[in-house]
Amino acid sequence: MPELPEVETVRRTLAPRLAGRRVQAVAVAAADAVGRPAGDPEALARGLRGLVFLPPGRRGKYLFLPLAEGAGGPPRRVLVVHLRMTGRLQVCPGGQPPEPHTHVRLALDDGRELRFRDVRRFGRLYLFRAHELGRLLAEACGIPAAAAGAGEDGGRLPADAPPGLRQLGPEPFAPEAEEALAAALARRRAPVKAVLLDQRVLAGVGNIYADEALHRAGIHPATPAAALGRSQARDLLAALRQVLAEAVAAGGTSVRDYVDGQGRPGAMQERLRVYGRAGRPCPACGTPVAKATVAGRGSHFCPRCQPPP
DNA sequence: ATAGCGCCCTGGTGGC
DNA sequence: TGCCACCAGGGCGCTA
Repeated sequence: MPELPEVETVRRTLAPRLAGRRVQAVAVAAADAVGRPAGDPEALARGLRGLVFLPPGRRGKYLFLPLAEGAGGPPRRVLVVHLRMTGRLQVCPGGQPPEPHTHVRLALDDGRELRFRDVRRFGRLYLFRAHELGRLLAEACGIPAAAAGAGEDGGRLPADAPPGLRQLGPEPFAPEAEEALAAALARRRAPVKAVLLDQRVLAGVGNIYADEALHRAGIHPATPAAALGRSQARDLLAALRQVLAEAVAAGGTSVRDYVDGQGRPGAMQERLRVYGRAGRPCPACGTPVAKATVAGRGSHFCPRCQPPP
């Protein structure tokens, strides 16, 4: 399940294969994979054809693929991709028949193809004009908003942009993440796990790393958010940053479908302490890992290291 | 505003 | 062996 570390790994592996490549043709096999403009796959083709990829960026679980008229030019369009559960974005050799569940193919000028595959069809591609993204493009790709043609106010997203994109909280590694998490925890009565999964609070955390961070911080996932003190909020963010950094270094977690931009699995699944390990011993104390539904999600925790509230 | 829940979608799995 | 109910879950829309 691509979360921040997996999307970041896809970004990194895609970067050298994509940057500088010109889009020669676009083939959409499943129209519903195109979230914007919705129901108009031909517009996606028209918007991308002939443009050259700039280095890709990331914001939360969204991958940003900016394109320009020519290499090094200002970004004109941005292909924003959310992989959801089972989406894959890979650069493949061209001339081969597409694998099953290949929904979109971009033919590149080096003979290869950027392919979007998604067994469960939750993932989406969104095409924007660069200026429509404003501040987000700057945050994701390090491109100054001015170069993207954004207005002074950073620009407001178009009405047909995915709602989640307009409300993204700070990146967990951003300095403002500490205040954002502490404030959200203090304000909300929902289980702490629900707050961690809320992309408006912090961007990029999903089920795996929420469970792992809570375990490392010794906090039970069902603990009411507001019951945590300021120092526990700091501990939780420190644990989250630690596990995310470890996961990025390991190339992400491959429990089911996830592979990077070259089709290679990650190695973080070998280092997980609780996620997917129900019934097996907690690496810290040996107590069998428990599993329960919290915030509507399967949640893994150690009953001893993470005492219930 | 917030919390909770059902829905989407398909393949893998576990039970019988 | 075969069948099928069930599970995985991010985001979103709906309800209370």
